[in-house]
Amino acid sequence: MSAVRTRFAPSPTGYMHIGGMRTALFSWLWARKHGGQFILRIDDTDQQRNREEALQPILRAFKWLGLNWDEGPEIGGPYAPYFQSQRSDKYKAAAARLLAEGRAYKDFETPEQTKADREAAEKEKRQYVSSRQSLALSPAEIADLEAQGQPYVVRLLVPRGEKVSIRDHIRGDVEWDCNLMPDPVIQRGDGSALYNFASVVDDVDLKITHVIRSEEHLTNTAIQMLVLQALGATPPEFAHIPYVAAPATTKKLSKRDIGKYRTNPQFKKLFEMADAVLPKIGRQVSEALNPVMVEYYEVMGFLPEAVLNALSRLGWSLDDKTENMSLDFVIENFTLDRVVKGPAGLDPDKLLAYQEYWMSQRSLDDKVAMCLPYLEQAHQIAAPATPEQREFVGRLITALGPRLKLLSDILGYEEYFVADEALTYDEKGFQKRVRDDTHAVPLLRDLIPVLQASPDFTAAGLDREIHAWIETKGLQMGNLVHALRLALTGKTAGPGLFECLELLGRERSIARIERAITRV
RNA sequence: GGCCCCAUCGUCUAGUGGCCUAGGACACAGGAUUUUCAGUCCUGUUACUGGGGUUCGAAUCCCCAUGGGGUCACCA
Repeated sequence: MSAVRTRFAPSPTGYMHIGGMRTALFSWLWARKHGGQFILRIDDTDQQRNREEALQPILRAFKWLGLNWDEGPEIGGPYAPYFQSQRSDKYKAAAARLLAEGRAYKDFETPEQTKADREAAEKEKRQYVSSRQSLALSPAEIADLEAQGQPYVVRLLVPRGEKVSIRDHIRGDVEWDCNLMPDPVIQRGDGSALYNFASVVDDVDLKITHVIRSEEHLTNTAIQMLVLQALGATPPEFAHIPYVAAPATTKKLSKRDIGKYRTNPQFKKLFEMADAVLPKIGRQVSEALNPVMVEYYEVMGFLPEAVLNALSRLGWSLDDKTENMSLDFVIENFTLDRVVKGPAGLDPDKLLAYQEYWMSQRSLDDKVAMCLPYLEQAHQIAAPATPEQREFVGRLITALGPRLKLLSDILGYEEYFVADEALTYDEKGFQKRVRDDTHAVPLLRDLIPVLQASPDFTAAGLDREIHAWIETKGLQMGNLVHALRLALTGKTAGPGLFECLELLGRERSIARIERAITRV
């Protein structure tokens, strides 16, 4: 068999759909696994919009995830052009050939007539098929009509009485009865090609061996097979993978339903996280940025390998236990026969779990490099960061440990970046742990000289000294911890207390304790 | 409505006639560790849509029903 060639053919819609990304991933995996080529072809026959601009987010999503393409936009290739809008001559030639061979015909019926026929059939509960009245026209009559400028479309002549079938890698054998199919239009009145035609012509032209796409195209495949047959081309192999559903549903994930997703119990979490983070970097959840889009995950600070892992496991599994998989591992092990048949709901919780795992696999340097842009965008650190700031962020991230799940989580720790006088407090916590706790203020006051005297202001050293000190007072750490944390960070939770002290350093720690005492 | 596809825990899934009183992961609940949170460890709850067949034996094969979904354009 010739080299495997797969393709993904997005329309430039201005954003990359996360479900579409999963489909693209499977297609990409198949090509990579077999050492073949993955092609990006742009289905932009439906112009109107600014193509270049609408395409960028899609390419960006591929680049972010590291899914490179061998032929397509920006890089070209031996079968260029890769934009359908630039291939219309090929579709016209193919249609003309079909016409000449009598496998297609010019249909002069008006759209109104066709529509009326269709409605009548529907009313009578009878299957609509094309009337084929134009087929009865003599060559002279046709020439006449054309001379008059009578508009027509080109329809493929469906071989009535036959059946079309495919052997799908995922669905198995699927068959359709041609008697139930209207003759599909392959060329519009204005001479442009329709998707079902252009797509097939291109697949043949680009020597695509495997069409791996979403199952909503399954029904289209009947028409495409007929086109393939008419063209006398060898059909590619097909694999119709299930679509990606909205969390906990079986409904296709769609950007149109974004309003509804806000209240979806599982999706809700993603919206809330974004609401907390995005405004800090000057953005917000909207039509232009939401969890249906790949860009959302990038902006929120998910790791590509986490998203890739989640997408790989959505509708595919290796076995009964392997969960965490690198892209290379998936390439090695991906097979179409292990793709599940039913639609799979995107599970934000599971995504977050993968994210935690992959975050734990990243080096500190990586994390610092990836977190800094967030701090800079949120103006918590002025760009570019100084070496001292980088070093500090590194220490913070180390102290945070697994608390840092998303890269943007770093924005939840602004207490380490604000001036001591600008620190804000969790008022409920402050009331309970500092004002209402009779031990709190005296202990904090007494602690100051201890901190001043501490020889090395490190977490380990402070741990020893403060523990010993609290014991001499006949008290326990529990009496001090909460009040001290509130005083230092303004919060009730966070990294280990001694890590907090070390991070802030002697002077700032003492300043903050003094400030807390005065605000009681 | 026609055609087509699909159907195992809340979710993602394992399961291709006996290994299944159905396995894993996430989520959830409880416990342990701990100065908080996070993490980690242990434990637990929870599923084969229903009905008929076939078979010694069915989550697995067949049929029907039900449910869900996709698609029916001079959209892609």
